[in-house]
Amino acid sequence: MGRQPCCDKLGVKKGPWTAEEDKKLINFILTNGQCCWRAVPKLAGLRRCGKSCRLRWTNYLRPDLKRGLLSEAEEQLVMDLHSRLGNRWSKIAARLPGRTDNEIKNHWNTHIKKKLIKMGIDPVTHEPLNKEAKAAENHISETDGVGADSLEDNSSTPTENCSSSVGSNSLDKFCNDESLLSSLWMNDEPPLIDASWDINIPAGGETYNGISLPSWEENCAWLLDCQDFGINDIGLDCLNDIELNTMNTLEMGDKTVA
DNA sequence: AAGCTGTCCAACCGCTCTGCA
DNA sequence: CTGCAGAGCGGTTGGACAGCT
Repeated sequence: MGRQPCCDKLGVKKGPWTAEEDKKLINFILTNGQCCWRAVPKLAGLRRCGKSCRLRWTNYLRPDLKRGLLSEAEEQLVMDLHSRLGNRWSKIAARLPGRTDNEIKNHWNTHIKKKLIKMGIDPVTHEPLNKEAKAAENHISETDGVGADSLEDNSSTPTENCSSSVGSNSLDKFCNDESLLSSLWMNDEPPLIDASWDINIPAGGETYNGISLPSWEENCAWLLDCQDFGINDIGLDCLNDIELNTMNTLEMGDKTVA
């Protein structure tokens, strides 16, 4: 089809981001907000394609990101959501505060998948593996017409697999938590997780469906890294002394814990 | 110490979706 | 309705690192 490349390949840098590039991107977005990504590299003085900038921001630089391994509760949530949504990582991520689709996808492929296989559960169908082997023969003639699109409809996803056929595994307890699930599926919209970027998270942290949300200070821990290249340089004058002191305190606290 | 192997994760690629003229 | 541009998504890759022999 002769599709145009997303960006001019000439002069566009690829590979790992440098601190300097991060600084430019953070500075630009904090100053101007997220606008048209295609224009960002030019305006921010970056030799990157807009796509790359968006990815870097959403997966790594966003201040509302939680870093580190997924907790047990988050893992369980991912398993359940995956059983319902399949590989719709962005939809899954939307229900996990501070997590990105990329992060969840990576975690799924490296940890959860293996865990499920070890538990004797097919990570794709969430069916028990031995049962799956039997069912496979029967399904071969039926799978036509059961495309991935049908997953969009929750009623036809392997949702039921979670609460019925995988009854004895560790998902069961989670899947039977009706209050949790009902709150997850009350409406089709993700539960205000994206809105956390609007800095409405109360100080001191909170819990969301049993998963602890990072406090704004925690979310801002990443900003401490910015001190490496001078916090004022990247347009963070908006952070007052109190907030900076809080972050310093938290940092010290983290060090003592670690 | 050196080489090999496996794991992890940031980043890229290409396709699809969405909004607009 | 159609075509285009931009944004978003999911699959995949490749380099860094850790653990083992």
